[in-house]
Formats: sequence, C-alpha cells, structure tokens
Amino acid sequence: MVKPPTFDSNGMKRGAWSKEEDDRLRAFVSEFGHNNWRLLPLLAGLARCGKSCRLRWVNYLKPGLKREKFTKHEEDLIIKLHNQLGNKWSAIAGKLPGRTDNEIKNYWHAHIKKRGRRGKNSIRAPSMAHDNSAESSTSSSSSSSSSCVITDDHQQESSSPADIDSLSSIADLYTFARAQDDLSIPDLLSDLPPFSVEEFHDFDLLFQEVQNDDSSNDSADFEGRLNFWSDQSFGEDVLDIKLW
DNA sequence: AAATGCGCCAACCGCAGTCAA
DNA sequence: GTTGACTGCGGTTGGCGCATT
Repeated sequence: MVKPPTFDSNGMKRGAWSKEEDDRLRAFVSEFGHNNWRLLPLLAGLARCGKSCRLRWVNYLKPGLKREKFTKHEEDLIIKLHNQLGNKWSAIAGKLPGRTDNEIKNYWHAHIKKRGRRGKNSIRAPSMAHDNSAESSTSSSSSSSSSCVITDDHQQESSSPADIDSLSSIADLYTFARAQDDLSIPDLLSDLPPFSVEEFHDFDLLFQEVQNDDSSNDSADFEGRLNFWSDQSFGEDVLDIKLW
C-alpha cells in the first residue's frame, strides 16, 4: 500500500515512513514546531526532504487527526461542500475537523465519485463547458467555479468535477434548489423517493450552517457561488430536470 | 492454490501563491 | 519591479492487500 523506501540522487529517502522516522519527526515538531520545513529534516536528523516531512506531518502525524472511516454525515458534507467549492480539498478539509485534504480527496475518488456514476437519471443544470472542458492537471483555480452541475450520461466524461458524480446526493439537489428562486423545493422534494422529508430538512440546517460559516469567513467566495447560479449566461440550458 | 484484477491510500510531483531581499 | 526561497495545494502514481476467477 505504501511505496517501499528508496533513495534519490541526493541521498534523500523516499517512500514509506518507518516508525522511527515518524517518532523522530513527531518529537521534533512537538518540541520545536515547524517554522522551516526545509531545515527541519536536517535539524531532526531525518534523511527526508522538507516537503516529504511536511506531508507526513500534515497527513498522518498531526495531532487530532481521525483515523476512522468517514461517517455518513461527513460524506454528505463532503459532497455538498464539493458542490460549492469544487476540488478545493483543503477548504473542504477545513470544514471537517480531523480530516486532511489528502484523505478527503482520496475518499472522493474512491467512494463518492464512483458511486455517483451509478445513476442514469439526469438533471441538467448550467453548462460549464466554458471553464470545465476537462479537469485540469495543474491549475489550482480550474475547479473554483464548479458547482452543482448535473448532466446526462454522455456528458459525464468532460463535465466538471462536481457534476454527475455527486448527483446521488440529496445535498446536491438541495443546494441546487436553494439557488433557484423560481424553483419550489417541495415540488422537487416530491420527485425524490429515495430521500425523506426529514432528511431534506436536515440538509437545510446543514446548509445554513455552512452558509453562516462562509459569510463570516469567506463571504466573497460564497457570493461568487451565488453569482454563478444567477449568471444570465447560464440561462439557456438551465434546469432540464428528469428525475427517477 | 494460484493467477488476475481492482480498490484503496500513502506518498510523490509539479505548479501557484506568498513574501522577503 | 524582479528574483529566489519556501510553502501549500491539487493531481497523479504505485504498490499492498483483498476479492474474484
């Protein structure tokens, strides 16, 4: 599961971390902090690059990290936040105490994304073709505008990071509905046999929580998402809903 | 029991952003 | 304004382990 230890041309160790290395890194950071990741491995006596040390600390050694499986609540929150934020894994991780961006990213690709492909039902929402022709391999901003974009099957391959993959979640639909002033949520609800009314209202509360967080911490970003939904340029192919 | 395929996840890579000189 | 060092982020890789054949 982990890459076996090797040494690069600079003598830096790569691959899986040993317990001794973990202990050494943990002890050093606990005592001296991590003001300089580049120097840290030298001072700590680790044959690792600073980047590797930072990653190991952030993703595995940092106190407070949960190691157990994701709960249903966490999964739903991830789906909803992904709809709002796109592939901003660190931002999503910030809303999930004890979870790392790497962990969430892995979970998304391993569980949620896969699960989302099961359905052939389709909801058409704003076309994102102008900025999501493909998942960028490098750009950190490429996903920032993605939101609840739900397409039919033939569009899946080139759609946004937050498209059909998360269609199965009521959170997506709810986020979508909340952003559409002319849509009646109860009307949508009546077309959603897999989900209960109570569950829907739970997401209402959840949604408000996150919205409150956003307005205090990241209001501009949240406004941007609202603008996305109200942007006239999306008007033509918005909302051709076919449900179950 | 052996071979094969696949899922999961730790770790790596490269780019972008930030900041000090 | 430019440059270089450093950090953080997101995408991708690779191998272990489990399930299936």
